[in-house]
Amino acid sequence: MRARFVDAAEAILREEGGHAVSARVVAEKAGLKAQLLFYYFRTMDDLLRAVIRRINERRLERFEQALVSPEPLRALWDLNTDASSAILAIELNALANRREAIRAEIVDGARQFRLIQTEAAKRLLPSSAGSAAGIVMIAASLARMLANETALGLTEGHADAIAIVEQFLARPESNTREEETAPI
Amino acid sequence: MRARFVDAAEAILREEGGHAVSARVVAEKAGLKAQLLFYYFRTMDDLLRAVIRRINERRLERFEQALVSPEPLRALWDLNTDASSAILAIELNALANRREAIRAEIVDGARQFRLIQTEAAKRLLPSSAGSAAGIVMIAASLARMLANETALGLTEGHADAIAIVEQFLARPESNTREEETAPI
DNA sequence: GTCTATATAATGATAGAC
DNA sequence: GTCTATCATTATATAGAC
Repeated sequence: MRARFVDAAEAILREEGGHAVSARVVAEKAGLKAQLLFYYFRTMDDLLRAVIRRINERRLERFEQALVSPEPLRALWDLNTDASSAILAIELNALANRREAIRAEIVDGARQFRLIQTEAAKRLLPSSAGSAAGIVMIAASLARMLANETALGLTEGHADAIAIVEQFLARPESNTREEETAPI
Repeated sequence: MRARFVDAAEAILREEGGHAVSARVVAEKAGLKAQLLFYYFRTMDDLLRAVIRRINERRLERFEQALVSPEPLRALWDLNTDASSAILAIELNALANRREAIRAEIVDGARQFRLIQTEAAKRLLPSSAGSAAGIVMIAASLARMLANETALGLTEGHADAIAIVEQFLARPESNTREEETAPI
């Protein structure tokens, strides 16, 4: 039952945005009564915290999968530009901006993801290791903006920005497997 | 009177975010009655459209000023990273995501700003003219993310990302005045 | 655990007097 | 133009029966 509410809330967060995640809407999506929601989760903030925890867990799983793919750097770019992931990241950010009670949960998750992506970038791009954190930030911010603007129908400049990323990904170093650059 | 409501609404949008821009809160900030707001603006969407138009106008003015400064490229970066501007850009984006009625106003303004920034980048960076739109997107997206995360207390990677931008701005070409590179 | 009913606050908006 | 009064809707919850 808890899971059904969390599923519904996450779906609405992805499809409609954080502002649409209300008790009645979530309950309707779950096919349950809104009052039941308050039985399983004392407050809406509790529900949102549960949603955020699950989103963060799944993001880490997908990150680990990307790391062991044939082209890890491209896989990480694809993970960040995936429309649903990027829009979810934006919604979480907006949620953190306006709801103090769940801010820590979101910010801590984002910080953790930033740090492990940076560690991975250092290993995958040894010659740019000193700029790894900056490269991760540039890629993450660009990915989110591309997804958000595309959803709004604004695509001016997108092809150009993607071309720069593709150029970066096509470099020899970017296509080196991790075990070749950082053997055990 | 109209201007007082617009002033108040913009201030709340900057300070509290788009979700806080309600009729009662705006009216209180303006020192007027909420019902008067509906006399001057038929709906809240009308008020928001007026706010957006003024924000877009002022953004264009500040852009023109940046162009004639001694270091136009740095001035443009400063304009985009200014905390209030960057957070306002994020709030407008979030607003466009959830309010169909004002989406066009926001998206059209963003598109216009993207295009003129790209034109300026082409002139200021003739050797990278082909990537100007991409460079503008990267700078704009990074600037917004830096401002938003700083507001949330998340600063991991920021110094690193800023170092990459500073390196770019320190290149000889980046410091060439426009009249030297593109004489009349 | 799940139901009906209800409390309380905020929202966008309107009616009609002055 | 500005006021008081009001409405309909939605929000997060809570009380208490079954």
